Amino acid sequence: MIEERLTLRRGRRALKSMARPAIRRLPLYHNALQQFSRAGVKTVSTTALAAAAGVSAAVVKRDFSEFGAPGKSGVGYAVASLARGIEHFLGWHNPSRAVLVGAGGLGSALLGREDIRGRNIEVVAAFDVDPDLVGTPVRGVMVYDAGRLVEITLSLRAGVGILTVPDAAAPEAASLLVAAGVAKIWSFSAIRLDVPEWVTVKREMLSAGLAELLAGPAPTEPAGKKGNRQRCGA
Amino acid sequence: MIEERLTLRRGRRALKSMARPAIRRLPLYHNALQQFSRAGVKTVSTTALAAAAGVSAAVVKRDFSEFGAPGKSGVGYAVASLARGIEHFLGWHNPSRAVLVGAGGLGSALLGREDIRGRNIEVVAAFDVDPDLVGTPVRGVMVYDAGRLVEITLSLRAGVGILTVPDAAAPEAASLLVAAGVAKIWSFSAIRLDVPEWVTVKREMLSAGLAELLAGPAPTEPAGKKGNRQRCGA
DNA sequence: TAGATTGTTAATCGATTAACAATC
DNA sequence: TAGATTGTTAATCGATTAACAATC
Repeated sequence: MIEERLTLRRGRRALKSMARPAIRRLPLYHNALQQFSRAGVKTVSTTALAAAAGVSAAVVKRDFSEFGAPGKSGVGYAVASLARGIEHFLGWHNPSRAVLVGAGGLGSALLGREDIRGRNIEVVAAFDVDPDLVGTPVRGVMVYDAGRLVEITLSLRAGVGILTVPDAAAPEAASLLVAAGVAKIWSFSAIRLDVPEWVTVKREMLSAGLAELLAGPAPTEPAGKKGNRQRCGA
Repeated sequence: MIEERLTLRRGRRALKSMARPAIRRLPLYHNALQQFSRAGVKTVSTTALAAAAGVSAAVVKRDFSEFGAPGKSGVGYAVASLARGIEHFLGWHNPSRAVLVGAGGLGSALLGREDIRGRNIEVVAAFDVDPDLVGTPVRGVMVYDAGRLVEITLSLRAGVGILTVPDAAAPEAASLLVAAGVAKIWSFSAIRLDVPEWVTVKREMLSAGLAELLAGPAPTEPAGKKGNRQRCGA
């Protein structure tokens, strides 16, 4: 029991056992912590952080407990060190090497985003079939012909693939990534990719968010039960 | 009891009570159905559809039960009519008018995506602060100066806002949308937006997906318990 | 000390799974 | 009829909430 608790609080490895929803919230907390940091705040309570991040205070407590964040009773958490801890856990100090497959609009936009640049991943090469794109760097990343994907990805030892190709091209692109030994694929195609079990695919389903927003329960008529829903959608 | 069941199966309004996760899966099913349709398949079982969509068969059954999809025992579901039903439920035949706030890389990429073009929403105007973008259409949508957001959004009667501005500009942009009467905001900024309770915000947290992919449990060592996890991440 | 806040525990809620009787 | 598959029900699982004793 005590053993387990201790390992949980130590290295990155043991921490991997965090629940998925909790992991997804870490960037949110980090974001809020940076806001506090910019405002000169040194210490925050779960309540304050929860309000800033837009989640419930109970969830923050539970997540931090699981994370092993060192808080002081009656005081709260040290903003700077907690932010540092999250960065470490998420690997921002030691990003994974990644390749971008599909250097079109979405792919290039992703490379430019603050919450992706210089965080978990470092994009070391991009690939596309469009001859107009090949040979010209996109946001500082060289674009190669898709035919060279396996060769170049192997030589650069990239372990992550960002898949931003049209649906029709996704299965082929995924199998090339797999052939290049890529174990983690961040896919922006809604279609299911058939990959070996040592490969993890994270599907980012943009149309699901839109469906939820438009077909989900409207907050205009919350009179159904007691207590309003949270203001901001999760 | 019977009453409730009946209304559930009727108009779009009553169907709104579907669970969020189920709603998010509908585009997935639609996608798989189209693949079957293209292959000339007229009828599918929950098992086949589940495999194609990359979810469990039990979930498909449950979702369809809730959705009120008309299946035939021993046969399955009619591919074409089920796809039509999902389209209707998600409002693809009668899309909401939307404005795009932030006509940069991500905004323009979203407008170009197949799973957004001509589905739930119809983008009727775009806004940006960059003078280079203002005046030039992006993917067929005119870009106006951000200063005219409220005026133009009101006159076009748009009810949905797509927020693809940098984090720093997001709160201001959101309050302009609210001032223009926009009740549904699809935000690609991770920061919490403070909006009145009649406004729904759907935060699309891209960095959460990346965190999950990289810090989540690796599938390489599934020996922990019995039965492997699903191959493809949700 | 008194006040505030942590971190845990137990209770609730919701979603997924699995099994099966009803149906074509 | 026999085989396949639906649609529902009960069981399981996991995540969120709320309450509170321990701690600074």
